[in-house]
Amino acid sequence: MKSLPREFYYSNTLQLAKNLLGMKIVRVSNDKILSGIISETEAYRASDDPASHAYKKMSNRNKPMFGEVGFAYVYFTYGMHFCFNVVGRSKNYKAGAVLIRSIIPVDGIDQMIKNRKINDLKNISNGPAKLTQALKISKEDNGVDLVNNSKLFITNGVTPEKITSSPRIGISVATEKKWNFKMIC
DNA sequence: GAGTAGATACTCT
DNA sequence: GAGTATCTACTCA
Repeated sequence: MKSLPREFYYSNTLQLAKNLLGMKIVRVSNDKILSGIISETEAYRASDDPASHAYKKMSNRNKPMFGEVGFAYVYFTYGMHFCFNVVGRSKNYKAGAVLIRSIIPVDGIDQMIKNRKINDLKNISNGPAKLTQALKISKEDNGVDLVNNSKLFITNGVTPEKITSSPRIGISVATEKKWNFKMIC
């Protein structure tokens, strides 16, 4: 199992959001492997995207979005939830990241059920905050490199049969941009 | 199955 | 001090 090369993330953020569909997130926790296929993503860009954290200027929080591609951007929201993003953009952009909204559990499902403290397999990782819980991703993982990393990385998974796009969820601006991508397999 | 309220703590103004 | 890229549990049907 090999993590995707850095070049993979040097891509238009919208294209990257689609390319990430079907890829596999691998998390190693306590010598146990947790993994899942990415089934839903959202693209967030820089000054051309009012819904993005990087729309205004760099701050301590959104710093990873401006940094090297292939790094993780984990942020905290609603007082109790983390969301997991992958930094990626073409070279002429200042910032950009892809929010992972949903994964399909593959390995370590037992462990994920323990992490989530629920028994319903369908609800184990079908939301941004759910998958971070299931994979034990927290602010500790903010700014880590996903390319040179044996504990948290992304690798090849399946090829999506079909990709659909729709407006992003839970935002109040730039809703005309259909930058939410779902995989149908 | 669909819709609503409440919890919660971090970040920026 | 206000807003937040959400989830769960509860209600009603």
